[in-house]
Amino acid sequence: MRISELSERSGIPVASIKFYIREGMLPRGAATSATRAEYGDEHLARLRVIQALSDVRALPLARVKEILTLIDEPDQTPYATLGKAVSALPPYAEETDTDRARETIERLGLTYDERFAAVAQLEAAIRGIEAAGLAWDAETAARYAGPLLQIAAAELIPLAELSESEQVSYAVLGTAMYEPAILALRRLAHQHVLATRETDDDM
Amino acid sequence: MRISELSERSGIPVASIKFYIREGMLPRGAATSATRAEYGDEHLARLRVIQALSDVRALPLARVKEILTLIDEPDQTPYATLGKAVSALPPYAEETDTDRARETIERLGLTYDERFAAVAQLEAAIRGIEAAGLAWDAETAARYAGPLLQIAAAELIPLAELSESEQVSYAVLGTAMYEPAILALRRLAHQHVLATRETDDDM
DNA sequence: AATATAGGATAGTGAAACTATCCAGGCAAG
DNA sequence: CTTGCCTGGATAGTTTCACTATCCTATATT
Repeated sequence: MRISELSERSGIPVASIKFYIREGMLPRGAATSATRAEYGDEHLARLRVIQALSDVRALPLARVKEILTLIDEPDQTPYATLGKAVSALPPYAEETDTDRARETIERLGLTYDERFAAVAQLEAAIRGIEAAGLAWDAETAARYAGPLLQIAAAELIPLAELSESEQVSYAVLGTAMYEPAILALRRLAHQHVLATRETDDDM
Repeated sequence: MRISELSERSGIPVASIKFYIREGMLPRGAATSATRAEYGDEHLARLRVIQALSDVRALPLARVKEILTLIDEPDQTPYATLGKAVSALPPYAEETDTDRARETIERLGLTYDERFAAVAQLEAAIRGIEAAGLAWDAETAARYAGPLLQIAAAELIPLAELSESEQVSYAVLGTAMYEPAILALRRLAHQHVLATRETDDDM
């Protein structure tokens, strides 16, 4: 297909598609002549991923590009690739001092690895919580850790059936894309609990 | 304290503080003369909340302002206030059609209320997941719902001891500020599970 | 009295993410 | 075969956001 059809099918303006190509986030179409190029389904799929990451996750394009690169050219190990993907996600923090996070992680019996971006992200999250006047103590952390470990373990099970390259792109995109759903479900769960409780009170 | 001290203590430039005041996110100091005003600890606390919401949560200032307004002037009920707070959080979506979300919510046995922003957010999240080529089915949803209901219920317990106005600001800020920690813990849990598994394999 | 700083208003800056214009070369219809 | 519209590619312009900087006047402070 030509660029105009790609634009129609994706709902993204031609000018923006050209912009993504310029930025190196979308490969050029296969040139069929000096002023013509052919685009395929892989371009459409890539465009949808860009939109999902950019619109739903609200990631800056520079981060979207990092994630895309990770899928195209994974790191040595899936573990390392996932680590890099995580660092493309908010909260963006380059703390040097991760004491609070370390304390939490060790108390929970999780693996502490200071190279992993999520450690600095947890540190930033804790500081934000406390800056807002909220509590972060062992009890609070434990409230979250159990259920989240359950989720994480359950998420990794279906991965086993995939090939290694599928695993990587699934893990990278999954880390990024399931998060909004998790947050939405937590918010809905709050509402559900409150609504249920209110009804009980009324009776 | 004067504005320069407020700036020093908060680490925010005077020009930015003036900007926040202009934008109506931070109240003016109490004027003591035509060119002098007095700021208090409440200004410092407010500044820290703004920073947490803006830096850690990466919310646009317009959204930060909405949340701040909600804390200052809560809605009729805590339930309604929380609903408005949720709509200030990403993913920002004004879907009209929330079929996929409704299906998920009902299948999970949660309360469906189309006025609640989290419904549209879940819809946007599901569409993003599928646009990225990932799966969202009953099984997937169920993986998340159980543990998240557990978290939500546990979070609401300590609220009972607070006064109503404290409850509101805690719920509003808590919804926003604990989310980064939850995401960081999920990412760490993934890493932990993978790391543990790898070690097992090595032996 | 001299100097520094505060408060307030207005204007300017820089990054991010597009969006528009331009141009030459093709392809396709008449 | 020529007319006209589309294409790829390059370059420039626009909009929004979140600050920064400059100015000015008044008033503390020394």
